[in-house]
Amino acid sequence: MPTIKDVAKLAGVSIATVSNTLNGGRYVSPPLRSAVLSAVRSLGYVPNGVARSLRRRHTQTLGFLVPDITNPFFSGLVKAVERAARKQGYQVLLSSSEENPELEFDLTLALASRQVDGLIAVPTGDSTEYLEHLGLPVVLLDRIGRSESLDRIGVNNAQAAQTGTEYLLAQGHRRILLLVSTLELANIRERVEGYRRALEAAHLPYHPEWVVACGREANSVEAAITAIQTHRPTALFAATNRLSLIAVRAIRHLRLAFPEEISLLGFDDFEWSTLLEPYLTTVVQPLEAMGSTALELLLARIKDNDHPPQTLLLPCELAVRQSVARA
Amino acid sequence: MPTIKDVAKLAGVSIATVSNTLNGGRYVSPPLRSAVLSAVRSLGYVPNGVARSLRRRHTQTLGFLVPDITNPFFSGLVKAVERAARKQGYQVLLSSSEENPELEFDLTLALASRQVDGLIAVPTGDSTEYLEHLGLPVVLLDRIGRSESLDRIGVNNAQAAQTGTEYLLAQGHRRILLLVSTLELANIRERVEGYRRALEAAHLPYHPEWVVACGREANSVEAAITAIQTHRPTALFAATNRLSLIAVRAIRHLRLAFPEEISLLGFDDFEWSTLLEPYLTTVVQPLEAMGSTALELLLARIKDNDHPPQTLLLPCELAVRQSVARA
DNA sequence: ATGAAAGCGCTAACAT
DNA sequence: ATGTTAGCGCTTTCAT
Repeated sequence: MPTIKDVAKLAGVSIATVSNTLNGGRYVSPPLRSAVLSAVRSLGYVPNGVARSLRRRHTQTLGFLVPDITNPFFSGLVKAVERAARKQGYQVLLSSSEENPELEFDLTLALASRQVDGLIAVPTGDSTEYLEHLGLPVVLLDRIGRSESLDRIGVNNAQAAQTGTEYLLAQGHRRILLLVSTLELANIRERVEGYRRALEAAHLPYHPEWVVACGREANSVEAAITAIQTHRPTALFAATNRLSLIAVRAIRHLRLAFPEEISLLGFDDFEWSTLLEPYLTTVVQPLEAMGSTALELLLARIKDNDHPPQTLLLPCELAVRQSVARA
Repeated sequence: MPTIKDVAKLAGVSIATVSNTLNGGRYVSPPLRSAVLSAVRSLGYVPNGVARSLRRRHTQTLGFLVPDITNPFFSGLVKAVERAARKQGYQVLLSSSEENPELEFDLTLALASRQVDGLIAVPTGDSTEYLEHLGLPVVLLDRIGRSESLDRIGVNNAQAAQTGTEYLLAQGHRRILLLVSTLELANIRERVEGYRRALEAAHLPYHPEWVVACGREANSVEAAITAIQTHRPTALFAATNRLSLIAVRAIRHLRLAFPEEISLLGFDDFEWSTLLEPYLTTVVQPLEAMGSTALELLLARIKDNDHPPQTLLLPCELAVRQSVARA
C-alpha cells in the first residue's frame, strides 16, 4: 500500500502539500494540486485512516452495541442509526453482544480501544455502571436502565403497554395473559406495570400469575401453553416480537381458533409478521426516531460534554390490524 | 484518557515494561509486573488500539460488507462470521450497503482506509471488479459473481433450485411458477437454470413466462398476483426469503386454499417463517458453514497471499415441512 | 505558497 | 531483566 510519502515523491512535492490538497487544509496552487491528484490516482493511494486518527485524535467513528443483530427490532435500530450517522459524516462500528454480558464488556473495551468518538449502547442487562466510567460519551438506547449520569433514549414502555391493554379491554377482553421474556429487564417490568395500570384503571383485578415468563429462548413455548390451559384467557399480549412467535405456536398447538377464540396483541412491529394471518395488531416502537435521536444526543455530547444528561422517552403507537377480535 | 506514559510514570518503570507486561512480549519480573498492573487499574488505562495498529501494521480487524443487515439471511451470515472471527481473535467491522453500489464503494474504501486486514463481501451487484484491485485480501460470499481472481464461497444455486423443483415435481406439480426478484443477480439466474434443468430432466416444457420477476421491493406483489391469475399454477417456488412473503400475500389476495389449491416452496430458511401456517417448506442454505468457511479462506489469504484463488460451492438442503401439498 | 519537522501512542529493535 | 529510542503514516505548527 502506498503512503503519503510515495505520493509526494511521485508528484515532486512535500507531504504537507499532499495532505493539504487532499484535506483542503490550506491553499495549494493548481499545478501542484493536479500533480498530487494524478499521483494519487496512479498509485491508487488511499489515506491511512489509522495514522490519520492517531494524529487527529478522533476517529469520526461511533460504536453501536446491540444485544442481537438477528432480531429485527435491533437491526431496524441499526439501520436508523447508520443512516443518521452517515449524514453527519460518522461511520459506525457495530458490535453484537449476543445477550452475553461478558462479551458485551469485552466488545465495549474493544470499541473504546479503537478510539470510537462515542458509543450508543443497548445493554444486555440493566448493569450499565461500567459504561458510566468509560471516559467516553455514551448514550443508552432502548434498555436505558436507571443510570442518571448518561444520556438515554427510550420508549414509554409503561404507557405503551397500558395503551395496548386498554385496547384489549375495550374490545371486551377480561382474561388477558401478558407474555414476557424475563422480568430481569426493566423494559419488561415497565410493560408489566403498564398492563397492571390499565387493569386497575378499569377496576379489574391484577393476577400476577397471568404474567407469564417464557424465557429468552425462542423455543420456550411450554410455559405459554400451560398458562393458556390453566387460565383460559381470551387474549394474549406478547411483550416482545419473539413472544408473538411463541404465542402463535402455543395457539396452534392448542388448536384454538385465532382470533375468534383467542386474540393476540404484539409489541414491536416487523416486516415478517405479515406472514401471520390474521395480520398482527401491534404496539409499534418508533425505530427511526429512536435511532436518530440517540445519534443527536451523542453528537451533542461529543461536541460539548458540559451539559446535564438527558432522558428522552418517545411515544409508541398502536397499529390496529386483525389479530384482536371482540371478546 | 491515560496513555502508556502515564502508566509507566505511575508504576515507576519504562514504557517498554508496560507494553511487555500487557502484551507478554518478554519476561517482566513479578514486582514490576504487579506495579504496572495496579497502575493500569488505578488509571483505568485502555491501550490505544489506533496507535497499536499503526505500529503493528495490522489491525486484527476484518471488514464485512453486506447488502442489507435487516434481511435475516444476511444477519444470519453476520452472526456466523462474527462468531468465527472472534474465535480467531479478529474483530469485524460490519457495513451495510443497502443494495446501493455507490454506497458500497464508499464503504469499501472506508474499510480499506481503516486498514482492515481483509474483507468479506456480499456485493450488491455482480460488478466486483474494483474489489479485485483493492490491494487487500478479499473473499466474496454468497454473491460470488464471475471473478476468477478472488476467493469465493457460495452455494450451488442451480443444484439447490433443481432439487427444490424436483421435489415439487415428485409431489405431482406440473404448473410451477418460479418467483424471482431480479435477473440481474447471478445467483437468481442460476436458480432459474436449476429450475429449468429439473423441468428438462422430467421432459417437461420450460416456459419463460413462468419465471416471474417481482422486483427487489418487498411490496411488489402485483406481478405475482397477475402471473398466478394468468398461468394458474399449482405450486409456487419463491427464489428468495422476501419472495416467500410476496407469494403468501398473493395467495391470500386471491383467496386460494393453501396449500390445497396452491403449494409454496421457499428459499432461505428463517426463524420468523414459522409464523406462517402451514409451515414453510424451504431450501435451506448453510449459513453457519458459509460464514466460517469464508473466514477460513480469508485468514488463509491474509497469512499467505501466494496461492491460487479458490471457489467453494456449498450444498443446500431441503427442509420438508407443510407448505407443499400433493397436486 | 510551500517545505521541514514535531509528535499522536504505541511496539520492537537496540542497548546495557 | 529492563531502559532508550526509532519509526509506523499522518496532520499541523513553524519556518521561509
